Formats: sequence, C-alpha cells, structure tokens
Amino acid sequence: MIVIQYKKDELNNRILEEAEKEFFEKGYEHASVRQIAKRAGTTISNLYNYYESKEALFEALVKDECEGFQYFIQHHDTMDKPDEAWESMDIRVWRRILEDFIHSLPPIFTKRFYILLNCSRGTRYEETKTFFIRFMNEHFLEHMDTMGLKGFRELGNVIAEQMLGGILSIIRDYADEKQVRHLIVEYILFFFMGYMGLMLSNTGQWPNPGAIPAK
Amino acid sequence: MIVIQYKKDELNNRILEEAEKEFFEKGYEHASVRQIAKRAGTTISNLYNYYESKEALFEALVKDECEGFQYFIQHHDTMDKPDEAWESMDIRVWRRILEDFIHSLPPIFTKRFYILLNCSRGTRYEETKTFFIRFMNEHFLEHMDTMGLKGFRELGNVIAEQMLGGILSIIRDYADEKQVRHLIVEYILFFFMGYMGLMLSNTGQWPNPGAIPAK
Amino acid sequence: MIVIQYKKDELNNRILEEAEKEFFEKGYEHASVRQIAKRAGTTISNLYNYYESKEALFEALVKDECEGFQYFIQHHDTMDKPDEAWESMDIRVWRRILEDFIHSLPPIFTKRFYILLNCSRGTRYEETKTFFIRFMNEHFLEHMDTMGLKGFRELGNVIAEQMLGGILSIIRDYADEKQVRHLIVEYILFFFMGYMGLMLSNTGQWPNPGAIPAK
Amino acid sequence: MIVIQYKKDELNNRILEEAEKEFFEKGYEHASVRQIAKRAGTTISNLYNYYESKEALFEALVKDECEGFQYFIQHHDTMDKPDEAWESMDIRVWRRILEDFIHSLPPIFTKRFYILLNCSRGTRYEETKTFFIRFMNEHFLEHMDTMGLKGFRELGNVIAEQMLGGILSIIRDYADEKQVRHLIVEYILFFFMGYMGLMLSNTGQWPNPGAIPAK
DNA sequence: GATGAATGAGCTTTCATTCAT
DNA sequence: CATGAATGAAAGCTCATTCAT
Repeated sequence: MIVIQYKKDELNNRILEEAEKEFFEKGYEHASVRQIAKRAGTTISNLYNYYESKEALFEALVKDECEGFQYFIQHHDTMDKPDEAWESMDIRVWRRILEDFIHSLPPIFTKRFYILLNCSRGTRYEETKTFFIRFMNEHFLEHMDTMGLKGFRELGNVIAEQMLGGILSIIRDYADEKQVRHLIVEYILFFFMGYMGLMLSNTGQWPNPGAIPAK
Repeated sequence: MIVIQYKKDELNNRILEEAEKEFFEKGYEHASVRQIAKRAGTTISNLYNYYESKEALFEALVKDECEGFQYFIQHHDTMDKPDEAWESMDIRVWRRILEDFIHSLPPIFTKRFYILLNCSRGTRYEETKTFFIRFMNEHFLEHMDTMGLKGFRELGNVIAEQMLGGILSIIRDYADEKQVRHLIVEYILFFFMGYMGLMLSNTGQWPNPGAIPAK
Repeated sequence: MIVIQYKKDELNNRILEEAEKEFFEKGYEHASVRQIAKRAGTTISNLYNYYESKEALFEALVKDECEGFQYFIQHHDTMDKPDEAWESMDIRVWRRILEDFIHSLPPIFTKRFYILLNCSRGTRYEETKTFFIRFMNEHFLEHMDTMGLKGFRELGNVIAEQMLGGILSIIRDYADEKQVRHLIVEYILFFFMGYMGLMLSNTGQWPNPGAIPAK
Repeated sequence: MIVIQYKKDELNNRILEEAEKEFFEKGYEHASVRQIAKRAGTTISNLYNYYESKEALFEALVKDECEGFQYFIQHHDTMDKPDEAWESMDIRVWRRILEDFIHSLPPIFTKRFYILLNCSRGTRYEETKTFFIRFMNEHFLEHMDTMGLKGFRELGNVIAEQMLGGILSIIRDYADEKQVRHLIVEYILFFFMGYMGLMLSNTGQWPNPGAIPAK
C-alpha cells in the first residue's frame, strides 16, 4: 500500500514536471494534455484521475507561487522598506539594501512563477501579470508624486512591465537560483538608476558636464 | 442572395484588419482562419481566394514592416549616429538627438511591427525578435567594451530584450503614432540613463550625496 | 474577330493539352480543374466558358477515341480477318498479317485512348475498359471452342485484360507512333504464341523433346 | 448511450476490413478516413485512437505483405530454381515445377498484396510495384541474354508488368486462395509458352507446319 | 471571352474531456 | 490506480462549380 502510495507520488511528480515543461514551452492554451501524459509515461485518462481538467493541472502547478505572490502583495508594506535607500546616493548602499531584500524573499523566482505570469493566458490566472504591473506602477506613481516628478506617468506602466519582464527573462534564462537573484539585483539597480537619472535630470541637477569621469 | 459587393479591395482590407486583430490577440499559431473569415464577413474558402495559406496571410501583414526593419538593420551605421550623444552629459542634448533619430525613421512603430516581433511564433519570422535582441546586445557590448564597463555582460541580452519589449508595449498600448514616438524617445532615454548610471557608478563618481536635489 | 477566334482555339488547345497531361497523370477523379486552368494559363472560371464541367472536359478529350473505338467494335467482323493466320504455323506469316491489320487501323493508339481506358474512373466512360475486355474475352472463348480447348475459360478475362494492358503500357511508355505499332505487333505475337502453345501442349503435340533446338 | 461493446479487437478488425475495402476500391489517395470510420461504425476521432494517421492505417494493412514480399525478393535465389524447367520441353514438367514453387510460397496472394502493389500511390510504398517489375524484367533480360534472344529487350518491361498485372487480376477476381494459386500457375505457364515460342520461332524451329495438330 | 468573388461540402488531423471496465 | 473506447468540435485547407461583371 505504501509502495503504491509512493508510486502515485512519483507519477504525480512526473506529471507536474512534464506539465511544467509543456506549459513553459507552449503556454497554457497551446499546451497539449496528450503530450504531458505521454511524456510523463501514462495515459490521458489516468492523468485525469490526478487532475480533473487541464486548468486544474495548471492550477496545481502555480498555486503555491500564486499564494506566495499574493502574500507578498498584501504584506509588502511590512517587507518592503527600501525607501531608506533614497536617502543615500551611494549605489553600493542601494545594492546592499536590495540584496538583503531580494535574498530575504521566499523562493518565488522559479520557473513556475514565470509560468504563472507569462504562460497563463486562457486560465483564470491570466490577469495576474497585468495586476502585478498595475500594482508596481502605482508604487512608482506614488514615488513620482512624492519626488515631484511630472510628465512620466504614461511611462509608468511600460517601465513596470519591462522591469517585471526582465526579472522573468532572467528566471527563464538561468537555472541557478543564486545567479538568478544576483542578476535580478543588478537588473533592478539598473532600473533604479534610470529612474533616479530621470528625476535628477528633470531637476536639472544631473547629469552635468562636471560629473563626467575624467577619461 | 443578390446582395453584391464587388469591391475586392474592401473585403481584402477587411480581411487584413481582422487578421491583424486576430494575430495580435492570439498569436499566429492560435489564431483561427475561420474566425478571421467570419469576422471579415466571408467564408473560409473565399478567404483562400485572397491568400493561399494562413502563413501567406500573415506574411502579407508583416512583409512591409519586415523589409523596413531589414533596411534599418543594414543601414543603421549610416542612420544611427547618436554616438556623439555620449560626449555630452546634458540629457536635453540626448533627447534632441534621439528625437531627431526616432522621428526620421520610416513608420515602423506600427501594430504590424508588434505582430512581426511578438506574434510570429510558428512562422518563418519567428526568429526576428531574437535576432533583433542579439543585434542590440552586440551594440551594447561594443559600447561596454569601449567604456571599459565590466561585469554586466550577462545582463546585456536581458536589457536589450526589455528595451525592445518596452517599445513594443508602447506600440501596443497607444494608437496615436506621434505619441508613440514621443514615449519611445522618453523610454529609451530612461534606459540610457540607467546605463549611464551603471557606468558612472562603477567609476565611483556618480551618484554621490552632493548631487542630491535639495528637498 | 478572326484573331479572337484564333486566340480562342489556341487557348482551347492549351486547355486540352494540359487536361490530357493532368488526367493522364492523376486519373479523372484525382485530376484538378484548378491545375489544368493554371497550367493552361487561364482562370478556372474561364475554363468553364469552354467546358461546362470537369466531365465535359474529359469527354471532349476522349470523344473521338471513344467513337473510333465503338466503330471498331461494331465493324470488327469486316476488318478483323486474321483467322487465316491460324492456318499457317509460320510466325512470319502471323507477323505480316498482324502488321497489316495494326497499321491499317485509324490512329487509336494514342495517349487519349489510354486515358479513355485507364483514367476514366468516375466518368460515364469508366466501363469502357471492362466492356472491351469482355469483348476480347468472348472472341477468345469462341476461338477456344472452335479449337476444342478446354479448362482455360477462367483465364480468358485475365489474359484479355493483360493483353490490353500491355498495349496500353506501350502507348504510355513510347511517344513515337510507329514504334508503338511495331511493339504492339510483337506484343500481340507474344500472346498468340502463348495461346498457341497452350493449345498445342494440350493436344500433347507441342512442346516435345524433339522440337528442342540443338544447342 | 449505455450501449457498450468493449471489444477492441472487434472494432479494430472492422476498421481493418473497411479500410481494406476502401483502399482497394479507391486507392490510398482517394480513400476517405471518414468513410472507413463510418462504415466501421465509429467516429473519425475514435479511429485515430487506433491508428495515428491514414498512412499508419494503410501500413498496418500491408506491412506483413510487404515484409513477405521483401523476404521473397531477398531469398529468391534459394527458392527459385525453375531453371531446370528450361531443360525439359514437356509442359507437364513445367507445370509441376511451377506448382511446387507457387504452392510453397507463404500466403502472399492476398487482397492486401494487391493493395500494396496497386493502391499505394501517395504512400511510401508507391514504388513497390515499379521495383518489382524492374526486378522481374532484369530476370527476363538475363534469360534472354543466356538464350541469345535479341530484339525484344523493349518488351521486357511491358511483359513483366502484364505478367504481374495478371497475377494481381487473379487475386482481385477470385476469393478462394487455392483457385488463385491454380490460376496463377496456368497464367504463368501461358507466359512461359509465349516466351518459349518467341525464342524457338526466332531460331526458325518452331512453330512449323509439321507441328500442326491434325484437325 | 475573360475574370474575380463567392459557396458549401469535403478532406485529414488534433483537441480536451468522459466513462465503463 | 489505470486504461482503452468514444465523442464532438475545431483546426487548416482543397474541391468543383456558379455568377455578376
């Protein structure tokens, strides 16, 4: 009995693994249940003993990530205190604060997180990415208002989307989680700097010739 | 029965319009010829009198954009002279140069350009985006080498992808071409600044507390 | 006007030529009117100005051959007097008689005759070959009865079919009409000999050891 | 609704039977999977649970025959020892040798063999017949060279084709395997005699008037 | 005479899903 | 738990043919 139970888990894991690959490669709508079952070494009908529909299978795959993500959204006020960063202009300070923050996060930089945001079209999760982007944008806009930056509100959504998009690209392209986190830190720094430049430049203070490094 | 239209161009345009919508919404593979025909108010078989295959229809849609794009790639040495921009640290100079460049381009910032790059999976154009990103990345890497910037090579591809992604998002979200070009200019400036900050910060010169705007 | 008339004939001939090729290569059912029109350098609709249906086009192609063939069937009593051949055992006599007969026939050994018999399935001519085979078989059976040959009635149809089949193969494989007629003569002689051998062997008279050529 | 059959083999056999009929009647290209499914009493989609494509269904039908056929081709040197036949001029000897040979063959004289050779256009088997004819022709040519028979090389292919064609006609027209084999023996004898007559007549020795049976 | 437009039925194949065993 | 059987809808595409211009 225990052996059978074990066997069941093994197949279940194989199904999840292959589903992950399939959804990742083709997206939800274009993914084929047939293919998942075949690659997992079972039949379609048996797969339906494990998950009652294609969407249920997808849900099983991204449920944890989605909940973690929701938790993050709801509690970001507590976690997310990098505002102090703005008080310093030293990029090394920024990097340290950001590193602490990114590394303190639960393991959300996973392939399944990528799937949740990028491969969920056709499911009830398809709005997650849009929601997240809007959420980020609102954050940006708050900052902009605080900093008195005007004239860039339209770019907020685009920047949020690409900032998130870059994070997802890193997740997609690199397998090692440590490197993923490292690259994400650098990538976000890159955006911070663009953002900071935007603000400073608009106040006329930076960049200016005097700040050019002596070649 | 005796309702006749007899305006080939009209139907052809309707087909192209609906195809544009369909490919834009669902991507090539998931787009349905049946749907396009139905929405264009004709039958599948008649649509096949206009375009001999799904791919031919797609091609008709993006051919011009693709050729314009190839022309741009081949002649960018001639067009693309913003290197002088680097000699100035004044963001208004950058903006002016970039505006001149962006507004001098032929009308490539179209929905069809978006489709060419973002909805072409399954066609022979599916590598266009990857190719473009690699092309941009090589440009970035050259600059990085010239500027002696190290340690960011891995991010090159990601940044290129998101820079392009942002442009495509703008195309996607805004209908008015003038505004599209305006936002693209600002968006690229944003990236320039992130990039510049990356370089300067690595030389330790910027940002520094003295550059903070007085609140 | 006359020029137009000329033009019409030219196109008509092109249509017939291409139809001949198409029907020959694919048979009636699998032939494509589209292909014929395209290869003839016109449109489908225009082709329908010349022939009111696929079958009408086929009919135009084989009508003459069919009538010639029917004439042959109806008057074969008059033409077909090779019975004297049986009175001689000299193959050179047979060959001469057969040559005279074959060369006296109107030009029925044409590609269109081949089409009529071998590519007409799906048309109202599809029984022509069967009919011809049965007709030949009846001739054979008459001869068999006359000659007192028994026990081969079942083979009659098969032999008739293959005798005709061979003639059609020769038409199919050789373009030059003279060579076609020559090969047909030899081929029929081959069958005559098989037939003669059958008869003689059944009477026990041939072949026998005494007839072996000294090696 | 609750009518259940649950005998996979039964349906499978029905499918194969109906496929046999359909391919036999219309040839591969013109056969309709829809029709096969309908006649077998199931749906198209279910048929695709049994065979993954039209070609796979065809293959299932002719695979054994094709392998048997290939085995025959590869081992005909061992089996095929009728050369001794040529040493005798007694047709009864020929018949006995041929009977032994034909009846020793595995059951290749089936409707499916007919389908393999005559209804396979459009499949990867479509060259089988041509290959077989060429193979037979080479045999004939060897004999002709050995016997010093000249001037009939062009007929070789035609004769081979019709000899095979006759065998296939017999298979097509007769259901009883014993009778099929019997008729094939007689039919091949018929060809042997035509062939023998050709040789002898060319040496001038036969037929001659003295061999005429007394009426 | 010639053409483009249009039609409806057909094709092979894949899809997610259900159900009795 | 596992499987084979079955389904209906949809996919891209081709067919012969018709008709107004």
